Amino acid sequence: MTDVETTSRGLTATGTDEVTYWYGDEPSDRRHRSKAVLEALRIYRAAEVAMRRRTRDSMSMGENELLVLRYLLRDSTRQVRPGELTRYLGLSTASTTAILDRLERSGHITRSNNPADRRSIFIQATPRAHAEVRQTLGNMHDRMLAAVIDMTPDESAAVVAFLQRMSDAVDGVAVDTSAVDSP
Amino acid sequence: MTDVETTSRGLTATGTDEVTYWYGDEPSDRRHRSKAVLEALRIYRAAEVAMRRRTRDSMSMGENELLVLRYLLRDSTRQVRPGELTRYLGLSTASTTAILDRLERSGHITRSNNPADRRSIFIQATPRAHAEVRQTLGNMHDRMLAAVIDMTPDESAAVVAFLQRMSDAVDGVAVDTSAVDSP
DNA sequence: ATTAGTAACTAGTTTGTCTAACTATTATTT
DNA sequence: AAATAATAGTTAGACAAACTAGTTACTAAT
Repeated sequence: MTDVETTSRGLTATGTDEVTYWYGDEPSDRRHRSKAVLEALRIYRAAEVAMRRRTRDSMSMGENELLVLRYLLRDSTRQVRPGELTRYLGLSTASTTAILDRLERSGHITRSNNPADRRSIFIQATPRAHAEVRQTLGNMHDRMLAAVIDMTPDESAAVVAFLQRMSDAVDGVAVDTSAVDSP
Repeated sequence: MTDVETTSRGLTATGTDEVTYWYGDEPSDRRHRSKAVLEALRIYRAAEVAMRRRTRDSMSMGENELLVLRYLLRDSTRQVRPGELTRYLGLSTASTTAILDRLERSGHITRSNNPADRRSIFIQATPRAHAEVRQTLGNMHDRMLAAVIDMTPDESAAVVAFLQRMSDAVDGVAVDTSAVDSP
């Protein structure tokens, strides 16, 4: 049981549990399984959100600052410019500037200039940022890797296919008011 | 080019991409598959975040207001009280009150009193909230359901197990807070 | 009957975003 | 070559949404 207080209540409202069970793969079985899968997805999402909040709190930092740090730390060899972060975060350039100001003030990033274009600058995460993020996110990534490394090819394929279908399902939301997409 | 970068760093601890491939399930295959799975998960997450932003924009409503509506609509027979929403959102009671104020002003919820305890109230989503969320989220849920309904029992089991392990992996983050202090 | 505890709300403050205007630099046009 | 447009990032001011602290109304415990 997770300590993600979220929805244990809201979730258990499985109204349609007339347990007329049957042998084989009946429609009702399938519906049941589908529900379980989506339920598991929702629980994962909730866990993720809660994790993010804990991390943010423990580093006393906003969501977007953390995202920027993680983005920078992902590949510290690349030269990242503010505009790239602006596109990544989907914010205004002004907000990006403000975020970078805060991160610079707190000693998590430094700005340096781009010799090739003197309008623009480069952003680097400091060693301290590396250390802090490592410390806080700990070995979450390692744990995740450990949790998938033992999967069989079939299982992996099933999971990947599932996630892709979910991404597609979610991508079609609110693109337009009268969106009836054709297949 | 995705704008979601890959974390090639943490994973490639050993540079074993010498493709000495083999028949069967070699360690390098497994590492590859694991990477693909986590990558798929990250893409899904990004899709979800983007969807949420679109939805929020299109309903001109904050993230938390939307979360409240979805929570309420999940099971409209239940009587939900503000305190529950406070715990669900992980905010202060004051913020919850403010959110409910906004939702009430915009006609998406109503407050009614709890006859059993006159300190507390019940929150209901209005028909209009139902309609709007339905319209905006469209048939995302239907699409999601359609995307899982054809899975075999094995596939479902694999996916559910995967998601549970991921939830566990993520639940262990930042419980300890021995922070790194000032430089 | 008094005291403590709980549920929700109010007031005032802080934080983080936005838009719009601005500086500095580079690219394009004439 | 000079003028004009475009681009990168910053600054200023406004507003929305979160927080803390304190209040009101009620319930539970002694």
